[in-house]
Amino acid sequence: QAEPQTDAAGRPDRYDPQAIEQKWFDRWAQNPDLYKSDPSSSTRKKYYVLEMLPYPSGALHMGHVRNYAIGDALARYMWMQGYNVLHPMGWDSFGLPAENAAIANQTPPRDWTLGNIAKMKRQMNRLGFAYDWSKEVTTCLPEYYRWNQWFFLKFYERGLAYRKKSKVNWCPKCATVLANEQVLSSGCCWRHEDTLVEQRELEQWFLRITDYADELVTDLDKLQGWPEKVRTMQRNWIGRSEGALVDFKLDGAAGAAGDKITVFTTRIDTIYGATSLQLAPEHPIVTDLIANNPGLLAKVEDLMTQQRAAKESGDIGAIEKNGFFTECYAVNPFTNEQMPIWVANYILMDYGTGAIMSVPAHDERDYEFAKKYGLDIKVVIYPRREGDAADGDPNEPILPFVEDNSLLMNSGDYSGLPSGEAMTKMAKFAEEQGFGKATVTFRLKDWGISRQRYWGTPIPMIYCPECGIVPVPEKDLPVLLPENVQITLAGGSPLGNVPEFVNVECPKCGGEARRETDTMDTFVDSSWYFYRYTDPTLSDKALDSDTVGYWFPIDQYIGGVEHAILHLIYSRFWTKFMRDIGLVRNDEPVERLFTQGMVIKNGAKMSKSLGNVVSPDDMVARYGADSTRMYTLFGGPPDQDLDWQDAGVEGISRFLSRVYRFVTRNAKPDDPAWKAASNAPLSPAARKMQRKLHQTIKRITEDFSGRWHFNTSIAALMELVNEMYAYEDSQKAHPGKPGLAGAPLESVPLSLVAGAQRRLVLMLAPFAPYLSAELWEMLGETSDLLREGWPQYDPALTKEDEIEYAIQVNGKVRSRIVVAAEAGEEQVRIVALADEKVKAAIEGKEIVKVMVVKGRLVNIVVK
RNA sequence: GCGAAAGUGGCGGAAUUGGCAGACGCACCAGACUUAGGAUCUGGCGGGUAAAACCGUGGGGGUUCGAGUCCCCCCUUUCGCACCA
Repeated sequence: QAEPQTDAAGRPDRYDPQAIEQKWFDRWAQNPDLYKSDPSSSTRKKYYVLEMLPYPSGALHMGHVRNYAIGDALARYMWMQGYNVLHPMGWDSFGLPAENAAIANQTPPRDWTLGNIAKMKRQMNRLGFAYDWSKEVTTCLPEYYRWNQWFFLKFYERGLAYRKKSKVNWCPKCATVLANEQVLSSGCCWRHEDTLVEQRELEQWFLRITDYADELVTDLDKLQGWPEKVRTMQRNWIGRSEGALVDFKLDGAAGAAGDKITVFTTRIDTIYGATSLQLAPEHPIVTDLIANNPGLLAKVEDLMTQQRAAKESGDIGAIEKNGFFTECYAVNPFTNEQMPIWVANYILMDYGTGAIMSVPAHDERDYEFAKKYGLDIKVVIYPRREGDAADGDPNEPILPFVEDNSLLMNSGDYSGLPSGEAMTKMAKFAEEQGFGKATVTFRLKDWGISRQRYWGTPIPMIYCPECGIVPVPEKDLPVLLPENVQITLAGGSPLGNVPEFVNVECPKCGGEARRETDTMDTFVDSSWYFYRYTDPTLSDKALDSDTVGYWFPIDQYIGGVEHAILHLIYSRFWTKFMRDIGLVRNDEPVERLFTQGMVIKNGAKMSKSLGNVVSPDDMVARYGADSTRMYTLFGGPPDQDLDWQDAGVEGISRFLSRVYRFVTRNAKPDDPAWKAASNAPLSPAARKMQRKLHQTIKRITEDFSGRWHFNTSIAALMELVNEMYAYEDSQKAHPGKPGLAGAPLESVPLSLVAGAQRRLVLMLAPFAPYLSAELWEMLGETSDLLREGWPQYDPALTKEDEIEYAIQVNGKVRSRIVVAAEAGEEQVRIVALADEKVKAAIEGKEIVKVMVVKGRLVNIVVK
């Protein structure tokens, strides 16, 4: 490549992103407060824009770049709109990869993690993201995680943290607990591919998120700024289901085994149609029921295995229904009929009560099961035809008939009632008689937060042989994570092997006690980090309520849809808890949520194994940060997946070159005409450019106001620049026959060009911060670009000269014509007419009325 | 199986409300400037035709003067959920 030439003013005539970006990178590095938000005492309107914080794996990937490019563009735009913007960044820095790296490289997790953070922070700065680094939060540091511990104590105080036995994945060869992602799809250990992972029961800590299940569902309706998709996913996940609990007394010999089986049903109205009970294989009463029948034990085991296999393959919906009769009976409290008790593989222990009443006539699954095993089928609901009398002859239903709001038959006193009414009355009756009640069940389970890991927040609890479970007193926080811990695969939690950590004085009695050696799930860290951003330096409290009150709720949260369920439900739960202990005043943390699409290549997710990873560093080195981040916005709408194409980045780079060249050539801030107002009449080309300018401002402003289709924003900028080139070309002696680099503008009002360039650079600022800073300076501006106001447009100048009209003949719109008219002009001239028949119909006729429709269309009425 | 979103040139994608389909970019072609071009500028670029006509937004119907857009049926893809009682 030839050396860049310089123009008359000594400026390089070629866009050199590396030189420009280095210059501004160095300059910005001088000022750490560049993007600092004003304090919460500010009288300006606040805007809190947040991107999901990364796990410091060691390097940013393109998905990060896209996520942060979206947030950064928005933050910069809101700055220019005059808002007091909070735009922070931090590190979700506890977690398993640090331990794996520690084992692989013999580096302590802390060193590895902090080293990665330094690397990634450098990358972010190189990409020019405008973060307020004075608000940085690093979750693996005691200044942060001590508040995780403090929150845990608050949960414990209120009975919302409790211990119970729960299953974990256990590899017998590693002799340790495995995370779900360490279990292969074959059900084997990731390190020992021949070793089946076992399920072991361990005592674990849980947070009672189910106490908030109802509110978490109801408040979804408030989240109008969230994608409907995410709200639906959360609704499904929480799985609220209204129904009733009904006790069935055990009958005869089985009565000795216990006294009743409680079932959960959403269709208590069908209880007269129940013909058997079905139990989950894991239901505790099963062993009692078959105590006299040891041969059945193997069958139970069998059903359990089938169910587990189906669950693991993720295909439980397709499991072949199997079961067996326990030879015991229970009594239907409504009919007093004897009901055989079965065990079936399609009944789940962890939903409802693990027992159901089987109503084959009115449930597809029960129907299928009953058909297979020849169980009784009793119809109690008949569809009512349109026009049937309430007590008229109902129709024989096609089974299974699962609809409600139908006529209830063969149901004792309830016969003739519609389902809804029967449900209420039956539940009420059951409650009066003491064998049942209306209830609400959730699919959501309590949040198990214990992890048998080293690199996490120590759970601040102590086990004393005398006093039992004793919380660490608040004054003793933080419980520091010990350093120099040998991380191996053997044994349970690594902290258990650190005597200085484990052995502790009981805070109550002073006797010898043991610390909890489990650490917290990292979802705890990410459930409230965005509150800490408002003031991460506080050392005596987790957060300041007034500061939080100013900034919250988060105006815009941006991240991957993969966090739509867990992270966002935990965060909402945490917020509600914080509200209940008087820490914050908002019910929900996030006002608006945006889920961006993935960055893929050749139709597949970027991954090392596929070898289709595009490294942001490479792209920055080749094209510069501006082009790299701008392409992530230009390649497609941000909410859809982006198919990465290197040539696309090149296109953006070319566009920025065009901008650079135009501004370089035509910036003459020292020329008196530069800032002089001009009333010279505009040439058609100048008019066109001016119109395009105002249209572009309008379009981008509208894109920023919620649609966020930055791909079209950037396309609009390109159109504007193309128009500026066309304008420049029109000024030449021989238009269309340019020289090498186009001639500078001579014979036009310079101020028009100056204004257009100025606004172009302002609009470029959210997308390409480096280049816009460089050009801003070139235009002779000394102000801070971010504090400049966003450009305004003149609506009158956004209208096209060509306006479409439609023709109305005899009161009916018949066709569309295009007429040329200046905006506001009263006379119209027909330019083109699509339909020859219509043309003939109106030709020569007098136009009676011209009518504007939808601002664009005009109906013309002829005589 | 249920639910949601989507299907437009060689490619990524425009068309916010029913109104010129294919903006913008990539790739490609031609020209200009060039010692040179992987730089730059100008023009072309859905199919079809000499040029028109004509045909074109997954397929089939419909509403409308007019449909990528609205309605009905079907196909395909992606995502989410799933014997949830």
